[in-house]
Amino acid sequence: MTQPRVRIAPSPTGNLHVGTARTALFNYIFAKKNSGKFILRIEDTDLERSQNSYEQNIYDSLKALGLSWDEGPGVDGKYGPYKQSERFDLYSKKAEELINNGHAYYCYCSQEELEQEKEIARQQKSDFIYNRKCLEISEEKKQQYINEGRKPTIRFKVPHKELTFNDLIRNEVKFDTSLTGDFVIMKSDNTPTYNFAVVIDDIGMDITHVIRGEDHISNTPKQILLYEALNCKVPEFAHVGMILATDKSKLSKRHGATAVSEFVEQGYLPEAFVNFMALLGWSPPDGEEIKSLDEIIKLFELDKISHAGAVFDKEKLNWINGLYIRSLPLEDITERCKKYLKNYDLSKYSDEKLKTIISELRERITILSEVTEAAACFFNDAITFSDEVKENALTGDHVKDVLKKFLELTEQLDFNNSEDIEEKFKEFRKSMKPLKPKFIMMPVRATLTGQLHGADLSSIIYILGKDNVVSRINKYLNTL
RNA sequence: GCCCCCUUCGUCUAGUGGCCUAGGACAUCUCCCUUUCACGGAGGAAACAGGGAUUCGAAUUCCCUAGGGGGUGCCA
Repeated sequence: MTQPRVRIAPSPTGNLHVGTARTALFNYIFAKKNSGKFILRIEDTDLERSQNSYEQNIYDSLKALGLSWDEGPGVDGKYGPYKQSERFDLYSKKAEELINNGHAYYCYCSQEELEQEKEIARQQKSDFIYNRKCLEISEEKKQQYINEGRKPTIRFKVPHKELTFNDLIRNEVKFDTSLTGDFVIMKSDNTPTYNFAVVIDDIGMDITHVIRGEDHISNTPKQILLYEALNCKVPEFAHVGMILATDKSKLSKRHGATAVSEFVEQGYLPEAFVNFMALLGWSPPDGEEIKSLDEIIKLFELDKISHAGAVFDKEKLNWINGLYIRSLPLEDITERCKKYLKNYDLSKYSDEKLKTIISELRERITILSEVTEAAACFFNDAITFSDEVKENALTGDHVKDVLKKFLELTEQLDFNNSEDIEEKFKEFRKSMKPLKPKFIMMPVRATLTGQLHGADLSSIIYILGKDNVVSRINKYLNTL
């Protein structure tokens, strides 16, 4: 294959959607795998709905995921500009060209007239197909419309025929183009419609493979017709299944987070997220699901992508994310956790101890933001006890005795040596026999952390240090 | 309505005519590890949408039906 050129073409009418992100991923992988180029194009022809903040979000999210583009906004190439709003001249020029060689024509029908015809079609339960009223309009009539101040659209004259294209994922797909009406390519405000702009840009940017969501299958024949009318080489098409919500419908806002940035914000690691997205519709031939982007690129085959839509399975995402949290270098994870520990006084602990804290907590969180709550007992000195904790850990005659003896033990511990703590604590438990371990550990844990569950107790003691441990125990004893 | 796409455990999927008594992963259940919660380890339950046809033989090929999704815009 000669250097393929692929693109992701989001429109900035919302934050980067996970579906778009996955399509971007597949395009990126395909480009890297075949030493091609991955291009980003912003489709902001809908000036009403496009927003700069969304555009920025698209850039940030793509970068966060590690999907950097070879050409696009901020990375100039010879095919720019890469924002459709900066390419408007081009579209009208091409549209004119189509008019001149008979492939397109001006349409003066008003929106109201069209709406009426659509209504009739609806009532007859048939498809609305534009009736070509303006195809052969008299000069007179035309002049009349112009005098009325009507602004025309430009419609593409759809050639009627059987059209077949070979989808790289689905193989042969057939359409009867007589069923599609002459669609608008230039709106009356002289901006291009989606179907026209994509084709002009994909041609202009030498796009060789169009890899996109299956919601675009029915646009494909229209686009192919345009390529043919323009006398340009039709690219290869590959339509990937969509990402679905748990109820199998299109994943949307009402299902919760849909933007990549929301997931990143919550503490999903970009590496894990990418890994997860790749698994939606694709599976590694060796069955080993946890893979870096580089490994995925090596094994990826476009025609192995599944045809069907895939439910966004958050449980699995959580599992993968937890796995990455536990397996990435501790320094790295510690650094990334800091964002979620902003409200705590981190200077309370040395860097080493902070790492120890994270090494304990990373075992039991699935997303980074959970570290805030999990770390609370190390930073908040005021420990409170819920009824549940009181009932399950701090009730019984043994409690006071255990805590007092534990206090004595703290005098013998080397608080700079976690192993020493672990060792002596073990002996302490033995010395308290026949009292069951549970009745020793739970009062200490509860007093120290206010929790029933959590990190390894001797680690907690080591992390807190002597002063904290002693004061917390005393504080509680004084309330008895 | 019409057009197009899709259909294997709850979920993501492997499977391209015999290797399938359908494999893996997540979730779930049981057990082990263990002072708790996790982590980790072992094991279990769980699916070829339905019906025809082709074939010695079908999850795999063809047809029909059903279900789901998408499109049917001067949105992208």
